[in-house]
Amino acid sequence: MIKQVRPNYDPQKMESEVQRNWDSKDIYSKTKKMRADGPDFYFLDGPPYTTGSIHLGTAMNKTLKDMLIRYWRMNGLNVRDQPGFDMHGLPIEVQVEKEVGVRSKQEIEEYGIDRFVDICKKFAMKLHGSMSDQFKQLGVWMDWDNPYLTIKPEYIEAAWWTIERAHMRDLLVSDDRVLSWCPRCETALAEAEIEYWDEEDPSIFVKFPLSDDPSTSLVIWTTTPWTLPANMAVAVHPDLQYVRVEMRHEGQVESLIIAENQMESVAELGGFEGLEVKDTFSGRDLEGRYYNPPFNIDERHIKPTEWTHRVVLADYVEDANTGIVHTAPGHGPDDFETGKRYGLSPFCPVNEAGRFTNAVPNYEGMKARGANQDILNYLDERGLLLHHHGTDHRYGHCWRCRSSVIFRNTNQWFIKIDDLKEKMSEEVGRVKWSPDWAGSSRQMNWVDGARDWCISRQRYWGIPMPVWECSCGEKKVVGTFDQLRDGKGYVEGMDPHRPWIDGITFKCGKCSGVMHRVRDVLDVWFDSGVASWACLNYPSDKRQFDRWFPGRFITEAHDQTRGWFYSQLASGVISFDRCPYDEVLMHGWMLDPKGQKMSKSKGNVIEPLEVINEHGADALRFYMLKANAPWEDTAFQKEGPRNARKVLNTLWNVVNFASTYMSLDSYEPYTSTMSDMEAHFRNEDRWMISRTERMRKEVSEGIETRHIHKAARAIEDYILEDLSRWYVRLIRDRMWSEEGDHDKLAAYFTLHYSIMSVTRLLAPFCPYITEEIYQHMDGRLETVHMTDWPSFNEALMDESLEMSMAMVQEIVEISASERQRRNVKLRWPMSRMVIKGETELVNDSIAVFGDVLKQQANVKDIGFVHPDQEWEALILRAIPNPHAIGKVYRQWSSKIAKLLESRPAEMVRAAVSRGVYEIGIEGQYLKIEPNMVSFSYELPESVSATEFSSGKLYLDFEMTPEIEAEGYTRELIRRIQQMRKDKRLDVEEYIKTDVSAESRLRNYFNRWKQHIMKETRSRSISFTEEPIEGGKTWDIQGAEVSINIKAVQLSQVSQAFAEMPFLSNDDVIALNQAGHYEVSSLEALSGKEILSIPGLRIAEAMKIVEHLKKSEGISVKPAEVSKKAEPVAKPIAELVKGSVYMAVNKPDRSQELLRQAIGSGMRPLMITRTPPSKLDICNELADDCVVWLSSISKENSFNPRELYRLEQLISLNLERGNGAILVEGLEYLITNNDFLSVLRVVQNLRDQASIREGVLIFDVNGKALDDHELSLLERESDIMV
RNA sequence: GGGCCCAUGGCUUAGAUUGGUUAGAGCGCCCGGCUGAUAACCGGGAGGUCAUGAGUUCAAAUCUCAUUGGGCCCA
Repeated sequence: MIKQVRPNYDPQKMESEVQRNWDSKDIYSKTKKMRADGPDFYFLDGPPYTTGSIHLGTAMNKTLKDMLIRYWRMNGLNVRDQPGFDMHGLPIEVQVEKEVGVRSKQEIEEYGIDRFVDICKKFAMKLHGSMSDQFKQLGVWMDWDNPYLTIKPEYIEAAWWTIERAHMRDLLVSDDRVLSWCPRCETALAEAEIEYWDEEDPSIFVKFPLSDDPSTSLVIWTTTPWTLPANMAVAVHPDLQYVRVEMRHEGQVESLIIAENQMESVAELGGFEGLEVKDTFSGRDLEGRYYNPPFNIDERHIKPTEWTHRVVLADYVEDANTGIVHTAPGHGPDDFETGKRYGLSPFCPVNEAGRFTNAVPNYEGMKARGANQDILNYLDERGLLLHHHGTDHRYGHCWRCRSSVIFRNTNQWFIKIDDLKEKMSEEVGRVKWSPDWAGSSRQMNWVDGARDWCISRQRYWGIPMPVWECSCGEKKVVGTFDQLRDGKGYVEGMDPHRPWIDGITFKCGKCSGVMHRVRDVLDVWFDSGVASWACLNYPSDKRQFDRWFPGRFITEAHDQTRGWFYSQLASGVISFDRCPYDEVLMHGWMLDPKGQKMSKSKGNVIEPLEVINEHGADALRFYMLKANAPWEDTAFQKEGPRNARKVLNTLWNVVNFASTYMSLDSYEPYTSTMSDMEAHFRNEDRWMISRTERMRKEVSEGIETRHIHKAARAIEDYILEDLSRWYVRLIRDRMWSEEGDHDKLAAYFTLHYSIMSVTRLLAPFCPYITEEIYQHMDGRLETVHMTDWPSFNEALMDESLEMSMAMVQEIVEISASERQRRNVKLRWPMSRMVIKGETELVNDSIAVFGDVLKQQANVKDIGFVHPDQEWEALILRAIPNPHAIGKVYRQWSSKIAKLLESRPAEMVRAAVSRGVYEIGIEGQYLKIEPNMVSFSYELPESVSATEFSSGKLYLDFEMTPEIEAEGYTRELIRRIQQMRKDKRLDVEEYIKTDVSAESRLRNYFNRWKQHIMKETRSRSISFTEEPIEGGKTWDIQGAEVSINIKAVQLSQVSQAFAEMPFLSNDDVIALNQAGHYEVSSLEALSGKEILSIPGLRIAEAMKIVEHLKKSEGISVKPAEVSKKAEPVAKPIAELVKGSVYMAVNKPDRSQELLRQAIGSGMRPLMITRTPPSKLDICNELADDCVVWLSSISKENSFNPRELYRLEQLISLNLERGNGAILVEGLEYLITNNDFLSVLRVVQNLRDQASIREGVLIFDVNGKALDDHELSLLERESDIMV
């Protein structure tokens, strides 16, 4: 059953109601259960870091996922939709540190690791709960009651198992490396945990004097003065050219070694005036030179090796700055590598907290970077600082605490990547990536450049490294909890986190010593990397794993190239030699409106919940999905959700419209099928279905190719353009019709089909509004999300129909714009429109929707012109060329000119072009040469000529009393409607209407009285001249009209039919519904028509008929019968061919003439305004020889207003030769057009008749014409009858 | 510095595979219309060096190269 939706789209209220309904009826679980037997589909959720609140990025991410999951479900798949949360790691530790008021690792340990970790755990659980709630509000249907959490024991076990796998494959190593280090968090950081932004550092040029020639210095460049105490060497590029150059400054001479192509810039920076190159050498030549380092090393801490404080070679050295690079192997990854090659110590005099140790007594206890200035001063004092300035450069920061990171040499655990690379690349190639380049270039490049993965962190809240070490060097890697049972201190069911796990020890298998766990925890990227099997509880639960693994689909943002896409890939290859996912959709980021990254510090964060509260989750979701291709970043615009909401609002309005009428009629949508309705469809219904089908196809294809935005845009266009702006507009009148005919049902069926199609297609995008619509318009299943995805049927698509409609739409638009130009409102009918398509096909296609065009353009009549012809109303004018004529026929030239102008130009042109046109003057035939006359088309003033894409278009805005009447009537109706609305009258309510207007308008209104009453539901209406008390006065096109309306009760209504007291209220309602509000309107009906008024009882109908007969007898006067007979004219002896006969009020005579012509073998054509059935002569003629002038559209009838077509018809007849044409009712043509036009037609036809030797008989009612008009007509005739 | 991506009116964007009408929309602005879907809706107008420069071609927003700017990732 169809239920009416509430009139206004109120997303906040509606969404929370829908949500409540889902919850209370457990709709989500039921929907999943319904698809439980479908093919399994393993979707894997990338776990967001548990921050407690979602941001637009996570909202986008989950929306995309939810949309696809719903789509797959509708396609019958049993989708695994477990959400995940990434809950370990520094961010939570940092927050907890703040909460409990500790600031360093030492303080944490004093506070108690157990207490600290407990709080971390509670914190994470709380945050995860509130995030789930927010996702639910966003409309995301995932298994919120059963998420995978990286802190759960089974999950941790899966991570351990993977570490064990790495160990078994000899991929797990511990090693000294120089790594990024957060001095505040006192832990190593992976690349993925570092954020970069610009920071200012000193850019310094320092002299390192050569040991064997202290007057000459190597000039090194660095931005990290604090690493100079750890200097072990300087590096030069082996192939770069270096020079020893003497520079002068205030009388002093400096001898420096620098890269050749840098000497000018260094000289400038150092403020030197002259420079003189003394030596040139390659970098290779410099290798091994000793220099005096700025700081001497205390040998208690580190012993010099062979290459300490010498020049070394490295090919990463660039010819920038000085071309000589200070090298501190303990403070830089590159330096470390170089140091390794030369056997240099990775000396690192900076401790875990980032402070200098006592190895550098001058600065002991100072923060590393904090010592920069002191070091500069120190260098300056010793005359070693050649130059320094500040420079901005990208500097790394801890992803959570934002401290500047430093490089330190430490011992860490790694997974060796080199051995895995080949397989990883192969797997990247196997996975399906959207867009393609996300895999083929981006991910591939990342894997190519990947280094060993440092998985250890020196923190507390994380998955403990499952590695136990003995002082003898023996290692034990634990892969399952089971293996813990062998350890000392194991308690069944214990929390595997720190510090409890640290209490477990093993006996060393080698030396029987005690093995302690390595105190490190795992990199959180390792946590999420194992998600695809950890969430299946592998290895403890193998059945689930066998059923689901590997993942079919993941989608995350592009930053995950180095993150989750990679960590999963690496873990997967370690564990299973394969990538654990088959398809990736890489999506973009939500940026701020200016395209900048949103960040709290910039203050440009837009909260998704605020957007949801303002416009609803559906609007936010729809905007995010349609705004851009998924893989592109979206600069979030505030207007975005607002516009999306407008689209949804439009859909809502359509549904409101549909549901209002359908529920009123108790329409049952599924009682008939498409094929049942086929016979009743109008072309516009077929068009709508074709559009619908095409949209279904586009949406499916969009989603399948992951062009989600295209799918969303196809839906949007369909809702706005096809459904709301066009189809609903076309069917309004059909919906309004009160009888339940097939035509209305066809519109209902089509509208319902369209709404349900778009609702189901939109369901994955906007789960709330579509649910609400579904429940009101269908509701056969418990939720729209249980319905099947709409397939598409190519057979229902009709491209030519769509093209036809497109042309009609275009023409409607053009006519609207032409109306605007001419200032003619849509309410005022256009008298006619003529279309000249560039091909016949165009005309035919448009004709398919002739009625639509008529209605939508509000045009009375539509005509078509063959592409090769011109519209007859375009008056072809012959323009005589007096000069040319005068040359040949001097004395007649003005006469010829006049004749040329007056004759049918079409004919003149045809004849002249054939070279056979002659004019008879004073007994002579004068030949007209082509140069004597030219031709041009002229438009009647009321006509606008325009073009549309496939042809020409003429719009005739001629104003006639009929059109004026209709226009004013519609203006009046509109104002009455407005007043109804202002008075908040119910749609069903009846009114009594009084209108005061000038007499011209009253006349017009009277003509349309019934219509006005019906449209406005007026029980009675009066038109007066007197001003109306309490009425509202309107200005209608400059005329003052005042209107008063009053709601009336039904009892008052029946007063209109008081003279028929036998009618019950129901009878009156039936009469009203049939459009009869007073007795007079019934008088026009036949008895049969009255009997067939729906809802009127038969007995009462008969009584009405009786009643009307009686009153007719009284009121209608018998018609006056004219006894005056026309004098019978004498027969004309002989018909003169090529003549025009004119008869005034002598129909019998004219008909006699026609008979005579027939008798002499001529081809007759009879044009009459009398119904042919009432004329004897017509019975004697073949059907196609009779034309009935009438505005009633019947076969063989001819609208008297179509004068030019009539002329053409007659011309054609004459052209065929031997034609005899009788035209009756010339006066009728004159009243319907105007005298001069008719006169011109008569003149033109006369010429034709004379040329073709035809006979033309005109019969005119002289009383209808002025004397002078009559005499003008007589002048055009050859013979008066 | 390297890899990938992006650049079209004030803003957001269509124009993808396959170069081919007058570069099409929406928002905003101005003007008008409509009014029983109505806190809606429709039409018109102004507004474009298609980032810049070169090349290929009969033809380039589209293909190529370079440059500039932006995003992501890395060094």
